[in-house]
Amino acid sequence: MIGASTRFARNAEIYGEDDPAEYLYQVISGAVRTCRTLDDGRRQIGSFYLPGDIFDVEATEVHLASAEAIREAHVVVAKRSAVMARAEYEKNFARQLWTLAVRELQRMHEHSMVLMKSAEERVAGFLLEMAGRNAAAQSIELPMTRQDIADYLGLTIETVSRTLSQLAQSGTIALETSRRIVLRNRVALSRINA
Amino acid sequence: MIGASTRFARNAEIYGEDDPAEYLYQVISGAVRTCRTLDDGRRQIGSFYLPGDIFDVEATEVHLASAEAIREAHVVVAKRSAVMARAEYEKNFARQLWTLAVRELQRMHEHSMVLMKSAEERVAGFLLEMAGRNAAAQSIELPMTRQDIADYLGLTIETVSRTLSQLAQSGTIALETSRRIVLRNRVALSRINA
DNA sequence: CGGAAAGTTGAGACTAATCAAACCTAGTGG
DNA sequence: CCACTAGGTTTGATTAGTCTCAACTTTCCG
Repeated sequence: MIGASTRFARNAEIYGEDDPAEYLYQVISGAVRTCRTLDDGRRQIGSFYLPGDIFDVEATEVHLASAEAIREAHVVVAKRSAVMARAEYEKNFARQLWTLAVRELQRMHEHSMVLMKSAEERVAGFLLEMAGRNAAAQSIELPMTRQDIADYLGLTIETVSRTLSQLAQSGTIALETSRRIVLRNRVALSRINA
Repeated sequence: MIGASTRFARNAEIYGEDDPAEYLYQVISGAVRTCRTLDDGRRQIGSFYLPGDIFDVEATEVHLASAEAIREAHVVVAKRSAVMARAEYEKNFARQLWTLAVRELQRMHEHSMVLMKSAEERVAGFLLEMAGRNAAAQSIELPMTRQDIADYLGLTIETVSRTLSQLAQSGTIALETSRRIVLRNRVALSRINA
């Protein structure tokens, strides 16, 4: 990706809702969330982006959600116009962009299924999704707070915390620290996930 | 749109999940829903399409959800390849397609907000969304069953029915018949919608 | 060491789900 | 024309699951 790496402080806004979408982004370090907030403070997190992830590929002319650094993050930025110009004559590049957009759509679709899931199913699904980032590792490092997870899953922090405790209790996972989780039994998690 | 009008019986499948996406569709009469179903029977409806609506514009190579006729429906079908070919040289046509895809993305985004909403907010939002189809009319005709609405909003039919009854009770809406609803107070509905 | 932010745990309240029954409405056939 | 049926809808009583409120613990950092 072209462009210099920009540093964003924890909770800094990378772009805002309704802002024009002029760039593509790639996370170098740290983590990013996209979200929309209601007047009364309720927040819906749309997705999380970890190092390596390219985001805002599927952007419309104006952003439908804002993006924020979950913690200090370095992000590479590329001008949309430049990227599109390159895609114009380099077919393979265009195809890669398309693949990223499709993956994002799939993720959104999958995420929309949480509506009909119980708290336990939502949390199990979340852990599997995060583990899917680097499938080999048996433990995952969560860069986001319980509040972020809760707002992603449509639960409260207490319910997220309790559900994780229960999963640990049953031996399905282990909480090394609150942010580092070992998946002891992925089959069980998948079964819970429905 | 090019292509002949096809008739689909109530509950007939227009395309299935994982099927290759070869066509674009436009509803002529009747109504269509897209959905995904889990093994245990739980169903998530992604969207509803009414007469005039063009759907499957945002499709990926393989369908992420199936589409079914809510009731007898006539649908015009156009080959994707033909549509794309035309978009290739007719810039205005391409722009229209893009607009449709963007609208669909916006709708999905808006729909993802139900996660953090109460039953009342979900139902109010649903009514406003349906009313938005033809903004002028003060009453709306719902082609879908309560079960469809419930599966769209992540509620049960009982909760949907009860919530509608409460809204009628408070004078915000009137239930002419179970399928025909008069919006007596859109401002109140918007306020509820948050 | 002290303070703030994040996370966990518990008790009780409340919302929506579940289970069950009754009610419509449209269509069918005697 | 009316009884009968089936699918859809409404309503009631009870239960289950998640939220709320509150206290406490842990972790992180200056």
